[in-house]
Amino acid sequence: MSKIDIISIAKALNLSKSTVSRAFKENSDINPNTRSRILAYANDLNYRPNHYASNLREQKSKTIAVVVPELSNNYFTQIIEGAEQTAKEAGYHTLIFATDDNVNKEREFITSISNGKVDGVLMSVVGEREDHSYLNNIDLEKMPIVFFDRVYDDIDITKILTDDYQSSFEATEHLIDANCRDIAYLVIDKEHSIGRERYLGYRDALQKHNIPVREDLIVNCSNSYDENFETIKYFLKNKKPDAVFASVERLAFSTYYVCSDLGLNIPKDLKIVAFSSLQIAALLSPPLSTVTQPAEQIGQEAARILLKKLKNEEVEGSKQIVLKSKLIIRRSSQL
Amino acid sequence: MSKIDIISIAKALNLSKSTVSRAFKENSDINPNTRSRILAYANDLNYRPNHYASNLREQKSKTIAVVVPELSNNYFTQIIEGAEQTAKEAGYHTLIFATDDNVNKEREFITSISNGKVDGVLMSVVGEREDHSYLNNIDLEKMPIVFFDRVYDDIDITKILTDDYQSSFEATEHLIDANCRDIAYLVIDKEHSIGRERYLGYRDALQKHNIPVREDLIVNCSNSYDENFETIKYFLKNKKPDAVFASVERLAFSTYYVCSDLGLNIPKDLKIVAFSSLQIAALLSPPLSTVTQPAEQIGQEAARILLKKLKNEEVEGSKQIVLKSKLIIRRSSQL
DNA sequence: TTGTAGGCGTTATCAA
DNA sequence: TTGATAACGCCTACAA
Repeated sequence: MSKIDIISIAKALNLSKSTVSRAFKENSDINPNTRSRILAYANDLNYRPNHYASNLREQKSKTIAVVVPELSNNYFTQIIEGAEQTAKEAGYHTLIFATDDNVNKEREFITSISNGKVDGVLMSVVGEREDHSYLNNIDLEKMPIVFFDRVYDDIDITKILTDDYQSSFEATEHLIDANCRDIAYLVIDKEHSIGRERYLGYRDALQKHNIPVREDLIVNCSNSYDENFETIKYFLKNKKPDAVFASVERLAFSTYYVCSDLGLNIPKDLKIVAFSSLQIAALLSPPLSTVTQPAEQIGQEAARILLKKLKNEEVEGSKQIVLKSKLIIRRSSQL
Repeated sequence: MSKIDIISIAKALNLSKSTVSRAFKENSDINPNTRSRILAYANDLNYRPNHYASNLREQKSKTIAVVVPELSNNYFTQIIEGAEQTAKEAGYHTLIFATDDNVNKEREFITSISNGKVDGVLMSVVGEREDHSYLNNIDLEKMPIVFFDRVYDDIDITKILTDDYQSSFEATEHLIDANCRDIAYLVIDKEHSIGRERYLGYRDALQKHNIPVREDLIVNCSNSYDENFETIKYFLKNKKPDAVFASVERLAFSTYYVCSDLGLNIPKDLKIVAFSSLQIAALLSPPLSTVTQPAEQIGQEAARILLKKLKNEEVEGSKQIVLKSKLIIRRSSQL
């Protein structure tokens, strides 16, 4: 299969390469007959324009990147799905990158793609307490970024969020209504981003009902499954809370395992509500009450905004878009 | 921020652009001092070589594509995770594409990237009964493809598979051991690829134990959740099988929902085993017995093979690599 | 070790 | 409507 490009096509058809090139562009001055001749011939040869040549010439790649802390998480996957779908419809390809919760990988990736590899980026960041000053060196005009879910508050970039405060407040209030008073809050990082917002909702709900906010009921977890299991086990044995509000899905799963280990009955001995996008939460034993974020929609919305920026359209409204989560009450939190 | 490229750097440092270019290559004849001068300066400016220029020049993109039927499926996500990880380690980026079980999208995507967009492809295909002759027009020397899981048997391409026949055989035998005789087989397409292999294992296990293989216990499902729910409900009510072997995870979930709807007790009234990569299968009610494929490993292995091909290294062994699945028995299939 | 120069495959400008 | 030509930014003979 000899190399085939616009030049060889031009030769074969007795045209110039400019004409051939024009045949592949939507609105260009070209005789419809010439165009169809070219397209027919090119099609026979299965020719496609070379991406790299076009990208180099046009200074754009028709590709966006989606950066997430981890891939093995339904929530992020659904977001990617939404983003990929929206991007696809607009003719964009999607590059995926998992930072593995490591800010160095995040920086390295963003920097490495910052010279034209992608036209724009959707990102859920590693963590605000990390040094993320590298972002100041990125030319955001050239490669716009849109944050979603986990964001750097101090960076002035459009953010797609969910109403974490409000839904945490409601979830906590729901547990209070279920007669819980010693409600634990399981979190990875209560000082920043989502961990913080969700904490505030939890705290304010307690305060509204005159329940003291006890530091010893805030459980700081990690990203290690084994560690969390031990942490939570130790905690449940010692503090004997009557409810657990998990700010992140996987902490709820760990809690389920610990309860099974300790012989605790959910919801009799311990009620649970968790942020979770698990589609089969209803099939768990017992069915898990969840605050479910509109994951796919987050992905779509983030992609939509990014694509607008790429088209240099004004992005409507504020730099912060807040989508609503849903509190779905199932047996794990019922009386 | 004015444009910055090797030329501007060269000027600033009183060097030629070739020297600057060399500074970014691993093994090139360049004075270490010159190199570090250049790198330091470039780093200050946050310069990265332009991907598209290098790619065009070098005719490679350091990017692979992963093509899957759907993204909202733990199994594929884990595979992607494995592939992305392996690719990342080798300095490759990962492009994701979901075909939405539509062979036209599959063809369109593969064709569109076939001229240099990516160096190679990992793909789990839409379905063998679809017309996939487009692959004959792809230059597999230029852009190698590795299949995984769902493959086109008639295309001569390296395939990463799991021991579907064997594990289906075992799963079925396990149900027989649990005193089941009317074992249903839930499948999307029993004629092809994985659906077929799994069917054969199921069939042969029955035959080995002198249990007749009944066509009316083979349930053909679709990709629509609602349809499957009705199909399975109708089936369970009419045929009253004592066990279900689901060749695909989501069919097991549907079965769970149907049982709950019909008031059937699992495993008392109906035992279930399913192909599933759900990490929290143990938390379901009841815990689901699974045939679990080594998803992440599939992704890693597929990427590893592809990367070898890209380096023009000989790929060892056969064109078919078979990984082992694990039968994990939980309560859903116990006496 | 460094510099010169040509070309990777396109697209855009300008002229015909 | 079509053709000639000059970029896009980089890499690599080859020469110095």
